[in-house]
Amino acid sequence: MHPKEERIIAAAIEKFSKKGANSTTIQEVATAAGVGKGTIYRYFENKEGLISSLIEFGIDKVSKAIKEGLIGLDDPVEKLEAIIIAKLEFYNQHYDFGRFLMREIWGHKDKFEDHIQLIRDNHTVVLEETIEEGIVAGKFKEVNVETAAVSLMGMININALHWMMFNQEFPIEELKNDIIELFFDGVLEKS
Amino acid sequence: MHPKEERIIAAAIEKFSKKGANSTTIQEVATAAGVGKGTIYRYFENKEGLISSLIEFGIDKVSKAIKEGLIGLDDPVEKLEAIIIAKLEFYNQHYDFGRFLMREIWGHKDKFEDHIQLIRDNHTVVLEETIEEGIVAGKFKEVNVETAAVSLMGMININALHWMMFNQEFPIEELKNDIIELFFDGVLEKS
Amino acid sequence: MHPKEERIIAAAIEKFSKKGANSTTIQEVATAAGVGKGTIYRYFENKEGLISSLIEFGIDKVSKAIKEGLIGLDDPVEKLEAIIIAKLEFYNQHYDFGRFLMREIWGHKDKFEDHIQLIRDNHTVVLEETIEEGIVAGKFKEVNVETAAVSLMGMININALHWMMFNQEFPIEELKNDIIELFFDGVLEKS
Amino acid sequence: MHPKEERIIAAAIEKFSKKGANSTTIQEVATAAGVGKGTIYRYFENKEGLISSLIEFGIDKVSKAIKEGLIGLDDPVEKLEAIIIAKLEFYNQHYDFGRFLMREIWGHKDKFEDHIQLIRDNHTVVLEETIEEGIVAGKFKEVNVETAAVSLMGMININALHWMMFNQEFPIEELKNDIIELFFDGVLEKS
DNA sequence: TATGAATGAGAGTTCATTCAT
DNA sequence: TATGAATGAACTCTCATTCAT
Repeated sequence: MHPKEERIIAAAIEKFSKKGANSTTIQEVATAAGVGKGTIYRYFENKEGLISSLIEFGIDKVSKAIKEGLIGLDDPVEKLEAIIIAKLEFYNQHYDFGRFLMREIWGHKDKFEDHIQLIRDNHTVVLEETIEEGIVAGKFKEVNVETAAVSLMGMININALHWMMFNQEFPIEELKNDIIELFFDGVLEKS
Repeated sequence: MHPKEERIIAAAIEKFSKKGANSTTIQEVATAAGVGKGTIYRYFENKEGLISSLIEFGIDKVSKAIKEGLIGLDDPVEKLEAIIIAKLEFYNQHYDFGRFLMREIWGHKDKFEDHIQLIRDNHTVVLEETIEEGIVAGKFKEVNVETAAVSLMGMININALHWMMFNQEFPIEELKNDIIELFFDGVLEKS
Repeated sequence: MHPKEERIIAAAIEKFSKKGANSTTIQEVATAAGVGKGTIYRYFENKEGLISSLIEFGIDKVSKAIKEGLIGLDDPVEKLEAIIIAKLEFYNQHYDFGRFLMREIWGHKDKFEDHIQLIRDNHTVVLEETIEEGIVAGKFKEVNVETAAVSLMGMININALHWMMFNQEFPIEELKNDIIELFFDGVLEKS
Repeated sequence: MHPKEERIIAAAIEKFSKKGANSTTIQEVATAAGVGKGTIYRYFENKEGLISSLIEFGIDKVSKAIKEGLIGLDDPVEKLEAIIIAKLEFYNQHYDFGRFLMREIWGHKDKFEDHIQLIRDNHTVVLEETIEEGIVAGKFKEVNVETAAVSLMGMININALHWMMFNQEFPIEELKNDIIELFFDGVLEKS
């Protein structure tokens, strides 16, 4: 990636996340990136394209964090833990960007399907595979893998966002443990 | 609520949901509502205010559906089931509006906190109370109530959205059962 | 025609004729017309549409001048004289507008055919009919009517433009007589 | 002329004629010419200058065609015929370029006078001289030479353009004969 | 109370031109 | 000499908002 493209992406993340893509002008991004307005149009087709690129960039970033977290792990339980931590940490470190992603992913009618697919391919599938492994290994029940994966994703995402709204601190370790416990054991008291 | 206000709200939901609030002009809403452009400004301060009203309207709608579903129920387990069904049905019937809510809630910096608070007060709290009841009744484990409630909300929402993306059918009953099973029992195989 | 539309047309003729449509901004036209920029877009689809309207307006204006000049005339020779005078006078009074027309008619690919057709229907056909009448009356030779009409039009237009370039005065009467003589008698010395 | 300059001129004629100078970017011309954008600015001061050069190039081309057609001719009548044919053939072969010339000549305020003068010096004057010769030789009547020359030019140009608009075929020979007949003899039936 | 014509700030986008390489 | 990445002035067009009717 061209260094100027990188600077534009960084500046756009910074600005779009703070004020929303909609309320941010191309000029603001350009200024923040230290380039001319026209330069942005050399690297991105238009504003829409810039937004799309950011979304893809974000999805990719999370993907990579997840993959890194998984290195050297074999046990499905440990792997799920690693994924949860990776995602919580991402949201913890990139609160505004996370909010930007939440907002924009739902907003671009035509690219929408592409992005959802990208999330599926990059985020959901890892969870599905890991859960599948657990089932095969006899560690997990024979649950509906897809629903389980999506559910876990929902637990992680919404918890992360929720904590970021209502609390100053973001106790990753504790939150992870609670989610793990819930996802693994459920809420029912076993008699 | 004045009948004209109602027509404006209905028209705005219809239009904003289809194309996004941003890409919809006040004129379009006015035309769809069968009123003059100026009339909208009689009932709503400005476009932002209209969007806010829609969000509040949506949150309220879900709230009411939940409350209705809870009528006559006492058992925490049954109550959670009822909530899950109420929310799944809402998303099933109002796909576009759901997407609109997902998008716009994250987008309005100043009103943002208000809306999140509203969701908390109207949606999360019911879950928390119900889970709390279950714990008190000795049916649920002593989990972190807040995390459990938010997790369940995440499971429901993201599953609903996920199904709407990737599938034609939306098997509410089955999905509800899977979520219930997961939330109550977890994925771990009990030896 | 709405009075505001008229003011915009007048202002656009004024501005476009002076500087060329291309070098004139919509803002300039708006200011000259004493209306807001947006108002222009209420009456004309876009700048292109405004230019087209002006062209049509111009063609129509000449048409009307010709028709007025023909009132009460029967003799083909007199009618041709009247047409020549009407056109020369139009160019004499609207030099800049004439130049604008000359320029813009050739310039708008898609509307081009429409405008040429309009000129044909409004300007050329009158000449053709009159020449035809003269032939039928036995006053004119059996020339190719179309070529004769177009030729006369060329003589008038280019002479008018030529005089406007290189001379201060525009001796309509004399020019008309010269054109009439040429068109009626040709240049050859009859032995 | 440097070969690169020639390629730029050829490319510019090609592009400007098709889409209009205004709607053609320097980049398009550069690409079509197979040179870099900057190179154009080595040979032409700016876009305006390039357009001017093309106009001059076009006027010159017609001039040369006329001069070639006149080689070996002495009789004024034959000479006029040759000029008519040369111009008709030019328009026939370079329809788009002809349209470009018609359009751009009227459009550049400052250079405008220069170009008109150039046309006068290169095109009109030949006609004037030839007509003058004819008068001196007693073959033509003592018409106003300037008006006669300009008239003939108008007849040729507008007929050429007219035919190109409304007909597929362009019968040069026939058109030439009609114009010659008109210009020499006029339309009046001699008793 | 209801309207929609009028407005103009403001945004995205283009592209002629420059200049470091 | 030739290039094309970078620039930013300038343009068209949109649309939320106002206000006279």
